[in-house]
Amino acid sequence: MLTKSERTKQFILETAAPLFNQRGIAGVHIDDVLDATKLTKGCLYGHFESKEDLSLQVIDLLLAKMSEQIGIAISKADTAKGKIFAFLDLYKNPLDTYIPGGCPIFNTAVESDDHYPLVKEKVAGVIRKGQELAVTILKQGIESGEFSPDLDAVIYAFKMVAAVEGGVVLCRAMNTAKPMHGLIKSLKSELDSYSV
Amino acid sequence: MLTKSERTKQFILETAAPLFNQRGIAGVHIDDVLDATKLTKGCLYGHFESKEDLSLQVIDLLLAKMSEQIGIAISKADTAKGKIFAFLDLYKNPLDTYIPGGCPIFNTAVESDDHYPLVKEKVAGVIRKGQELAVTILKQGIESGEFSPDLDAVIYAFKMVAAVEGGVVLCRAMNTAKPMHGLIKSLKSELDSYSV
DNA sequence: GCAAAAATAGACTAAAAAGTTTATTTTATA
DNA sequence: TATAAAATAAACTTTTTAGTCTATTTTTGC
Repeated sequence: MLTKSERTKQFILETAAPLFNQRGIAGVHIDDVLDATKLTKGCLYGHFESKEDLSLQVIDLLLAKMSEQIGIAISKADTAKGKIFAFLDLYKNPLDTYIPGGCPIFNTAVESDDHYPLVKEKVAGVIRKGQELAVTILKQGIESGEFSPDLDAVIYAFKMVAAVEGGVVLCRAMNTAKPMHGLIKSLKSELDSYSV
Repeated sequence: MLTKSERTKQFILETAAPLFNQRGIAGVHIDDVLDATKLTKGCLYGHFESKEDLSLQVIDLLLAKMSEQIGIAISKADTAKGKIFAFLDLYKNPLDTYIPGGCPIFNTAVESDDHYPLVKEKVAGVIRKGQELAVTILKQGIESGEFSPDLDAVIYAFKMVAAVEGGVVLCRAMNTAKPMHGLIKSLKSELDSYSV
């Protein structure tokens, strides 16, 4: 069992996570975290050295949670097509995301791009790993005869991730989930066109 | 001709624009703008009421510039397919964007999403207009016989914009433009498959 | 039930960022 | 070229945010 201290630290990270996902590192203030957790400054600074320390650990949590959610979803399917479709279905509700505020990987990528090299490296790693995983799944699908060898795994993997991630942002800006449904259908039927 | 005052104000906006595109509203400080412009506080506050005032006008400029650039690119082509291809080609260099820091429309959409309702409305308008324009071009292409009526203009328009915008962020995070080239090729050949 | 650990209250300090002011100098343009 | 407008310099106030400290209370886990 976790100690009280460990539980509190975890609680702070979990509570701060949606704040950081919604407002970004520069947009979250320590007082926001205190308001959300109903804890005191003394307590928070007992668990984290500084705002930067907190921010980095929150980002780690956000990236880990998102990766985990993707991992769980695709592990439930046992065909390549099933796994890809399960991934795409994760993006069905862009206005009501797993962690409020959209996709943490993408939000972090945008904010860290020019100004937080440390965070940028973290998120680049997660994106690269995701791409590799998608390519592996697609290539296994070709190998096993699920898909035609005409399918370019690298290109489709990138297209699919770019499209759903971009789609989430556009939908959230316009405040409608509808375009996402057409997009997911289109990406699925594109993959289906390579089914043998 | 513009007055000196108008020219200075414009100069501030133009100089601040890439800063805001790279770091976001919360990430830019007045001193950053002063450093970049080499102007003094007294001068800057002679042209803008507050940081918020400056931020809103910078965002307006960023959105206008991007819209203008898209408009110019597609106006140079005279077929529907030419216009769409010209649009896609704008995204060829995700690491070296028209305004440094990636696509201002998208960056603004991500930052404003949960925290700047005023800005969110502005950017939502720009995105909606962009979608409508793309759909109009595609439908005219169908009308004129360039594309098959099987092409779903609404879905393709959204897919294409979502994909290139998402692609820019992914490429910038991973520090490589290569996936973008495959993506653009794929989106073009997808549209080509509807050419009659 | 007790000692150690954790959290509170709240008043601090420190630092960073925003914004103001004024006298002076520079520059634009009628 | 005179003068009105614009920009500077630099010190200043204000506000916001980060971070510290300490005595006290609460909670935990043995």
